[in-house]
Amino acid sequence: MAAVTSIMRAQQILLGELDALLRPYELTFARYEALVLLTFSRRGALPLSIIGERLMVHPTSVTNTISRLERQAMVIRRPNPSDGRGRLAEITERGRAVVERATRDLMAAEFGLGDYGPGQLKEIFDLLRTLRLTAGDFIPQDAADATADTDATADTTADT
Amino acid sequence: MAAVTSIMRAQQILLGELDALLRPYELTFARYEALVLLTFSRRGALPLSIIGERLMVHPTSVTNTISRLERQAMVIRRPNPSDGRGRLAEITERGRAVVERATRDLMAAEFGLGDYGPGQLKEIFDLLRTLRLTAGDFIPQDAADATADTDATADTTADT
DNA sequence: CCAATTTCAGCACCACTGATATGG
DNA sequence: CCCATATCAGTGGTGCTGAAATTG
Repeated sequence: MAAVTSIMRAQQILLGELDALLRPYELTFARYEALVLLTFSRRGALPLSIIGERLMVHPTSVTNTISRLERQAMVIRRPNPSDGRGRLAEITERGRAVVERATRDLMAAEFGLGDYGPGQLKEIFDLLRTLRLTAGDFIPQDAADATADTDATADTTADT
Repeated sequence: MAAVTSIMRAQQILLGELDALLRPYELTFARYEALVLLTFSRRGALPLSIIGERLMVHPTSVTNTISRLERQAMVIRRPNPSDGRGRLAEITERGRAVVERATRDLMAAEFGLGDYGPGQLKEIFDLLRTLRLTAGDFIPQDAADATADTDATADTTADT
């Protein structure tokens, strides 16, 4: 039960800090995540269904998130050329500029986890990985290497 | 960043499971926590301000939570005899009965963390403790011992 | 007069259900 | 015809701000 409370509170604290950092850019963490996902996609555009799948959010929540981003001119909606039923959310130049600046801020703040070293961050990731896998999460292989402020050249030596 | 995502998702997964388990009792995890806190208090009653302090929630959120619980006849509001400004939230018999049954369910479900051993749960708690302390959390000393389904007689052997 | 406690109105946001239009 | 995609309307919930009443 203490572990449950820890996770709950840790998320609440982190989300609060991240949302505060993102407020100047008029972004929430949910919208920021969507923008980052689009940034990392090859064409800067993805079907809404894929966004929901990767971010593990409800279809209607994706619609809502993208609608807000569209109102902010950070994404635009386009018909999906390869599927007439769907639509693509495409990041705009403004969206790219904002997410770039926001990411700089988050990295400077070490994503609110500045008290931890790389080894501890990996411990957290590895410990929670089991829970996420059980829940059916998609976890990219290189996720554990992507640290905020250190280059992740050593991936075989990272152990405790 | 991967650690941040891990914590976010872990919380989302846990909260979903817990809320699903609590739904039959018409409780959310936030309301459940408030009831448990009242159960553990000596008189079964606490000022709203104390509840907010312990649960780390905004004063208006406490008002909201207690109002919902009151509508469900699980708590009642009473004037605070030792402070005319404040009020006490007192758990009712119905509240005690419900929280008892709900707790049994949660323990049977191992609080959604059934894949973890006591040592791993303690690792999670200890790792996240730093973050919480930095944020000014109140963390009881015996929190790490209170495991769900196992008696925590062995606390020195917990390692991997 | 100032501070603490609680409440209320209101807003932003998230998660979901159920229904619907459109197209594979 | 069934299924997938996306949207919309609506509900329940959380978390906040700002203002107010009451009392220490």
